[in-house]
Amino acid sequence: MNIRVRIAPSPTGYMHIGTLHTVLFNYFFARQQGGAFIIRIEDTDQKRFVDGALESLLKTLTTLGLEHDEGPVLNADGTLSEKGSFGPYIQSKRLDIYKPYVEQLLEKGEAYVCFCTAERLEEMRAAQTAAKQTPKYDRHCLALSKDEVEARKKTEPFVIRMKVPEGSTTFDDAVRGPITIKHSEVDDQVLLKSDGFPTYHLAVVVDDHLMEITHVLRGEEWLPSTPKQVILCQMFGWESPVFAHIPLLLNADKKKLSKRQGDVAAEDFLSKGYLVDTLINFVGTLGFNPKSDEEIYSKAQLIELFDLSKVNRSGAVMNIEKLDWMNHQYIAKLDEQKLYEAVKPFAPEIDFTNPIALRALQIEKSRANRLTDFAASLAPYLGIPAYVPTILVWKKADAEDAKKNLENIRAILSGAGEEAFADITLIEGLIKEYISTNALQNGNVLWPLRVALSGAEKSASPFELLWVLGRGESLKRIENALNLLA
RNA sequence: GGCCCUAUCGUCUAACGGUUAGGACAGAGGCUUCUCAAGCCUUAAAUCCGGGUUCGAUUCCCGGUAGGGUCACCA
Repeated sequence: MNIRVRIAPSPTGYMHIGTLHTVLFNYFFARQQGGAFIIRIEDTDQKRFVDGALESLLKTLTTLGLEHDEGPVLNADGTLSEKGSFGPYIQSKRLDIYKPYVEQLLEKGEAYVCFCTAERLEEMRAAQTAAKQTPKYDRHCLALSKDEVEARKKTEPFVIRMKVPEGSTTFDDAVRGPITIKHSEVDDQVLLKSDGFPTYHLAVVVDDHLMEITHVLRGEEWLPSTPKQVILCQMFGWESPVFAHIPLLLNADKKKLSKRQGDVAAEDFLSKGYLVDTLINFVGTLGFNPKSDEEIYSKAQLIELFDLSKVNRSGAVMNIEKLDWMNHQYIAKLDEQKLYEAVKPFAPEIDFTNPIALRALQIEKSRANRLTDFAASLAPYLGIPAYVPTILVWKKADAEDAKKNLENIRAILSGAGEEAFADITLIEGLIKEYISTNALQNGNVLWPLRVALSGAEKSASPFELLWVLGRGESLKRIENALNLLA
């Protein structure tokens, strides 16, 4: 069987991290099975439509490196087109496709016209709720005669509802096993709205059939409405796709992740300085675990290891500390060029034409959790911060000692060539030699030297600083420290 | 409230019905060390409760409890 999966984001203008979670599972599954990964836009609610949202979604997908096989495409010149032979992939452009299917159900008596106003429905639900019943359409319009329906259709707005039959529906969820729901629990869902647009439930069933979708991987919130779609499939005589309801992403309070509780867009995480690889690794292993003790997985590994039977059933809270830790792992693995490219947009103030900045990047990456950390950690390399001279003094020594050692080191470094600074082990050898010859403790020399070079009590090692700053800048900073001590 | 789903350290998770219930993040302590990171080592921390099936339940079944989801002309 040719596996075909689709994701169906609604155009809200950004990619919710929960959407990314679902996208990832679909993507992994499709790629592993050698199937098609399809993007279909579910924009049947005109009220929800946000201008430019589709472009933004496609851009994010590209940034994340999650290429799709079919669906809308954003061209280099900013225009939109499509690829794939099952289009159009935007539901608002498929309105005419849905109509005949609704007619078909109407003819078979499996759907009916309903003229109930919003007010009446509201009153009905209020009464049902007051009577402690589950709100459900009371089939008020089912009894209408054919003639009356035809007459009123000419003047009144109407919707088409599905007539849910007696009985119950069981479907076999690929992660949760068989699930049965009695039809007495299923509402007579509106299929066609009064504005002529289909509802999600109709559109998704028709499109999944026409686009030959074989597997539907989606969030758990869809579980209760799945019978509606299965029933529709049965009415049309179609086979249901395989459903796999994946666990929800939760807030720290275990509630479904919501916009109110901080940034929840994938784009937000990117702009906070998390790497794409981190995001894919982290979000892709929430509710899914390849069953090993490893924590770090590349996209390629996740594609290889993905297994629906290993998807968890309970919701997962995002642990931001772990995200930071993971991002740190990925940053530390970045080579010189990749690190530079990644950091650059996050540190616009830093002059990377200065080789000191490039070298500092290498040293500071072991301290960074996010790309945004570099703007601050690199700054002291490019301009010595002001500091009070007292911090030049090691806790086990005095100012006199600091001054003497700095003077001696200055002399040694002045005698060393540029090439000594270009090699950390070489420059370290020079300093260490001075320490041992004079029977000093490391702190007597390294502390004041390090503070002189960094201007801070906490920093990288003096050897790393010398390597980063180079001969000229290093000597300048030592000179500056000696002036402060004088 | 009805229905549905779920339940292992604080969090993410592992454990063909037989393990001292494992790993990771965060925490604590230590090593290293001129400081801060990084790294390494050690440590504390969990099977929701009650029944049943079984020689033996984290695991299978039932009940309870708790949490979540969902009950629109939104997806």
